[in-house]
Amino acid sequence: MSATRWLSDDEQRAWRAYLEATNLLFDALDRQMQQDSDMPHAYYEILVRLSESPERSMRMSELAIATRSSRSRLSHAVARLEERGWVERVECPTDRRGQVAHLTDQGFATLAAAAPGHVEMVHRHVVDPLTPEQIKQLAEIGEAIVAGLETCSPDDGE
Amino acid sequence: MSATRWLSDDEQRAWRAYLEATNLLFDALDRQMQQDSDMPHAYYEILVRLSESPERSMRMSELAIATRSSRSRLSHAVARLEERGWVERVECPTDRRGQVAHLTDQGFATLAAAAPGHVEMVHRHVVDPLTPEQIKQLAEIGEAIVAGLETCSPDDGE
DNA sequence: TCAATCTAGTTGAGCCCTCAACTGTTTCCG
DNA sequence: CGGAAACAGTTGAGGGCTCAACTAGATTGA
Repeated sequence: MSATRWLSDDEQRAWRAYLEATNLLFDALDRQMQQDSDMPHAYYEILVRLSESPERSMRMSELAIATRSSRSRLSHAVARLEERGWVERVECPTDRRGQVAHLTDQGFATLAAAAPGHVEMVHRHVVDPLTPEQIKQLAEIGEAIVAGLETCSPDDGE
Repeated sequence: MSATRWLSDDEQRAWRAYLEATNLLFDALDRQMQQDSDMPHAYYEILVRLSESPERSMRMSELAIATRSSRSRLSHAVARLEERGWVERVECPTDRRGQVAHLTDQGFATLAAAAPGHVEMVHRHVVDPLTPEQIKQLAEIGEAIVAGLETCSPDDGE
């Protein structure tokens, strides 16, 4: 138990600006994706990952790690995506416990239709307001924060 | 309808790093706050705003604007906070439609107890991994993004 | 004055997420 | 081999959020 390290004015300012920007931005992204493509932004990310994977398929646990989501969250999400016919679960041939999530053609088409609107949002609300210099800085800042967090994820059973 | 402006490699890298950092960070903050103080991070923000306001009170709509949340969200949130005895609703003397949210002593005590753990998280996962230079950059980036978004909020009836 | 309109805030259904508990499978190792 | 532990994934309850619909008070203007 040690004395609390409070934030300096600069740190406070940065943290609040970051928090505010992120809340506004993520809300806007979610709203856009929900309206235009009837899914939350997190589901879009799942489809993106699958689309970039060989065979458009991934083991559930790999996919959970790739999307930084808990197994439980992913399981619920894939169930929803399967209902819509965008993803299907396939039994894993090498491990009978395992499931492989596979992006269907319909899912791919949905993703392709959703992408332009989403990218446009990112462009308008992130790329455009920032200078190329700031884009670079943002990448480095993000990576530094990820590196500092990497060791403490959630994931149901940990 | 014009051609999609896709993201360059640098822009892609920045966006993904930011997204990943933010998802991890916000999950971690929420988890910490939930475990240590039995509330989501968003509720903590509400208590903070109230604590900084004169009389520890704010009209519901001001509070909604200050916390960047929809009226509906705030209404649900304050209902929860009231159940716990941390906030109370008071009728507004000048407008009979209005409600004033007031942070109770118990709410203030809860906030005071929650603050050190929260600040420590922010320190460890945001301030520590970044250089003072990057803290400054983050503030400017956040502010630029907020400025670009300011004009398009949600808020139930808009 | 009084109806139309706007504003403040609430409500409930439905969706997503978390947490903890659970099933079934594989691995480890004595 | 065979039991314990680890692993893969699912499930359901409970809570927070969004959206649309709603109540009720304030404002506006003919």
